[in-house]
Amino acid sequence: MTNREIADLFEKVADMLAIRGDSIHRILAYRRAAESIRALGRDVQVVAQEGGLTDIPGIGQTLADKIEEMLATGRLQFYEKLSQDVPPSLVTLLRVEGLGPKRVKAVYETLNITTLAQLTEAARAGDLRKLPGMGEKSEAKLLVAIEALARHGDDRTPLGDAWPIAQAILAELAALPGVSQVAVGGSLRRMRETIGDIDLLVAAEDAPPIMAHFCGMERVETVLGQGPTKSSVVLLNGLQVDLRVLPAGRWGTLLSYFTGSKEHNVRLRELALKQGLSLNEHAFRPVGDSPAGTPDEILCPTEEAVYQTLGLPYILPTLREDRGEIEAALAGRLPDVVRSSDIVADLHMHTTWSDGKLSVLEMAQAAQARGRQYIVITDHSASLGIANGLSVERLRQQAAEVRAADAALGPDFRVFHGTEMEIRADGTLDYPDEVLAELDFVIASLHTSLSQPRAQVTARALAAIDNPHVDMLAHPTGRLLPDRPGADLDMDAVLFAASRTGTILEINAHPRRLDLRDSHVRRAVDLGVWLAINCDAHDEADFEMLHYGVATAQRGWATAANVVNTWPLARFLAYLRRHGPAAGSAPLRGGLL
DNA sequence: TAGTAGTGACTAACATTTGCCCACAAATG
Repeated sequence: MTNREIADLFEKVADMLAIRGDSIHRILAYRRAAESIRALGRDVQVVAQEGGLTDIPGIGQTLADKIEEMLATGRLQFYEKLSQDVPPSLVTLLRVEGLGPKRVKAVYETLNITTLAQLTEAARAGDLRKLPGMGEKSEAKLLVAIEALARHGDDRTPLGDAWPIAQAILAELAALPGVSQVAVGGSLRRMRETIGDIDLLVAAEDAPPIMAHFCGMERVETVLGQGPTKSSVVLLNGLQVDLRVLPAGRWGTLLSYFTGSKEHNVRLRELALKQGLSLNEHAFRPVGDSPAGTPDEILCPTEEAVYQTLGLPYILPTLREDRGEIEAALAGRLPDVVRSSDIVADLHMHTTWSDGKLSVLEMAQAAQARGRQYIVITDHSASLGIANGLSVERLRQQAAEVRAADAALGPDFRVFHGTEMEIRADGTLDYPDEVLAELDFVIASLHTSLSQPRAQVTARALAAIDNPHVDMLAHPTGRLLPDRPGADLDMDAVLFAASRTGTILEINAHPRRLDLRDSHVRRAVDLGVWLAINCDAHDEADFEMLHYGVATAQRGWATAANVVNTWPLARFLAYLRRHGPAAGSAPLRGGLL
């Protein structure tokens, strides 16, 4: 079983335990384990073979045994036994807005409902209103929620889809009278690769008019709730948007609370309690008996003030996942993660020679206009026919055009000639070594036959990494958010190989890719693998996607020192010289410079 | 259930808002 399957099953068990009414700690243990495995960045199977399962945070002997069982048999007896108590189909009922574990338990035990269809039927028949704590209104609301679920599902939305929508709504709210600040919060501010809903924050003294405007926006389909500080709506496209409004003096605590993650917030509030303070979105407040003269609340107009009050350095939103950032902050070892302003080059882009929209010169000018100092033109290779990949002959013709563009733009901006070369289905590369030797920079990519078995597709990636001409592996897994999972690569093997050869692994900034993903970046950083954050631009506007890639790098705790396209030109050239065809005798570079 | 202290027991995740029914469940980070 894969990491994902194991995490999903633990999550399902947690839901079933919640419905059964088990101890909250037992439920949390399963949820924590699921989250831990999702964030692992390594193959659980490999970790199990090394005997390191209990080293994973939140995994003790009991859960380690269960993981071993799943890996060995593909099944989990505990789950099967639990299924006799709690039909697994009940878990799907939890997806209905307004149905939690208690109500699911109630409809199961009193009406023997186990499926969404039965629930709908019961609601239409007016059976639900008879349950304690339910009435006609709840029943009607559930029917609407079931319909909404059928229409839009509850899938997560790719970051790149949600971001522009959030910005548009924010701009609308920012223009309202009395609004002093606006911001996105939640997983969107933390730049997770997919988001569940959009969280927006507004600072204003008088909230009701803002709430009224928000709930009345043209793009709103349903208003889920509207209160004096908090409102929730569903947009016509099915996205849920939550808004919180508080006075500007409380902006820091509000921003901190609404940015999350929930787990990070809990940790902050625990720290506050240890100092005798309770922390909520409004302020810090002393708990219990406090000495005379203590103010009854401490306001934080900025997030920096929140962390300062807790005795912590500021923690960037992209790090707030309770994946060790609190401990690192307490120990003064928070990584100084890479920023967009550190990026001086882009090593991966396309032109009209293959499937890009602009000429070599136009792309170079677009990159220069955005502050890049050097770039590599990397069009597709021959076998990617659908993208008009370049034959050897056309590749050589292109070299002249690249040199001309390089000359035209003067000594302060450099244009290099490269390729994004196919790794063919049989593991061979699309250009022979003597052609690769003519290029300044060589990218290898998997675009086809991504569904090959793990061993086979991993062997292809490793073959590319081991070729001394190959400088970088682009978007390593080839995944496309939200649906195409990408190749089932043995990432540990890929990362070790890249570390050994000094081959760069790309963090592709396109919001459909974000590949390497954050958890693999974290592992790459641990192993000293070189990274590059590239836009894979096919057009001028694509250079604006950089911040998605930078955020992904941050989420993996990468610093500028890990990312080669933060390097000044001279260092990049030195890297190319040592990684060129004569690199067989060069010293190992991964993490050593 | 995990983690810790110590080999069986004990503790452990915060703090709010909203809506609907009439005290609580659900949802939010």
